[in-house]
Amino acid sequence: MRNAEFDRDKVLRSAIAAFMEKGYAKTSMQDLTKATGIHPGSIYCAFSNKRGLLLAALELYKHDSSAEFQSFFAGKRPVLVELKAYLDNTVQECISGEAAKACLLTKALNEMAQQDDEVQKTITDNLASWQQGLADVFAQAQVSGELSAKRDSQHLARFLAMGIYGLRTFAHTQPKAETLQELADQLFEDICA
Amino acid sequence: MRNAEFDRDKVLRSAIAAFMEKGYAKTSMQDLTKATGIHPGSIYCAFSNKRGLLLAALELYKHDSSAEFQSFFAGKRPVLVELKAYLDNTVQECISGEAAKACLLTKALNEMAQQDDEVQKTITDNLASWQQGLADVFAQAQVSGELSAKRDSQHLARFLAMGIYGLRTFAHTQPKAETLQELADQLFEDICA
DNA sequence: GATTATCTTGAATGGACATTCAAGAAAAAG
DNA sequence: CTTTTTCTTGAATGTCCATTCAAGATAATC
Repeated sequence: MRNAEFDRDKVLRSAIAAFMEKGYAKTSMQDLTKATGIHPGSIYCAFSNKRGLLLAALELYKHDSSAEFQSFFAGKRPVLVELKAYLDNTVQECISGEAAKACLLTKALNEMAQQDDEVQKTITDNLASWQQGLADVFAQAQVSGELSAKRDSQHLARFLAMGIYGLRTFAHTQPKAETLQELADQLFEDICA
Repeated sequence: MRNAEFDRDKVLRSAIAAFMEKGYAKTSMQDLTKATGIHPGSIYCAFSNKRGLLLAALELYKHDSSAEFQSFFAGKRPVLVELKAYLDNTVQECISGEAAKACLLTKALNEMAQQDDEVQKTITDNLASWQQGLADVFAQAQVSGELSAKRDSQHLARFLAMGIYGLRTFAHTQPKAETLQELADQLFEDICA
């Protein structure tokens, strides 16, 4: 018997980084072997195939980004202040690093749309629950009186989700910190004012 | 001697459709042969290679979408009315057809970012001139008094560009006409009010 | 330390792909 | 109608890729 094995989450996070840099199709198993440090056989043993690795990576990504989301909206400050910090962080993500201008979800969604139903469903489900998280934030802000209740919280969440998707794509065209921050600020203002 | 040849633009438009449906990497030469109706040899003769075909396709796409843009802003109606019609048309693009929820530019940009400098530059140049077109529209609206001059026309154009990018990605997650139209209307309102 | 069960390795496999090219087809010129 | 020139064809080529698997390595158990 034997129980030692590679660290599954570590491998998956390396895979996520590789997929985000090159996209799914262009990331070869050789790239993945290099990135994760484990060999083809082990990958196939653990995840069935390349697609299985992507699905597992999406699962972990969901977990990680959900935890990150929670940490931003821990309720220690006024909700709108937390939201502003969340947006500022998104801007930083767009600037820093050469790779991660899109999150894995939006990047993979753009690539796989109308190609692989299961992958697409996994991604859209993740994005839907993220959007619902935003809606909850707005609802909370409306209850606490920080935010006018004139606009529906679901509506606000959709608009912000759209804005963040757009910000990520925009970052590919003009990755200038000042410009992106200005856009994020405008978005915040349009939603909260 | 001989002069008969395939219709270059027709071939390129078929290639555009194929690239938009599957993405660049996943569109094989076999797919392109089927889509365009011409054989590998002819493609290589005319465009050097698959990448050359993409570059030529981007060139034609620029021409076509620029012409479409001009037709929307012909100056026959108040600028803001024309802008509204343009946005409504974008919403329709997002709904209709299974393929074209992203334009070729944003789709290819998401796929090729940090991969191929020349392709990326071609795309970002195209998008920059589109954005400048939007800025001109806003400037015009401000001169005619239709639009408040409080916000810089360049700033407004950046914000609208971001919104349209976001709308296209959002359409992948929830391709519902009503929702998309609502988002587009909100975008229009935030910019023009 | 020997045995057993499991995990890891990486070369081997078969298929799919972009690209090439020689043979064939078609138009113009004589 | 024949020749010449150019274009088109699609099978052949070599490369790269995802996937497999048998041999080797490693840990637990006796």
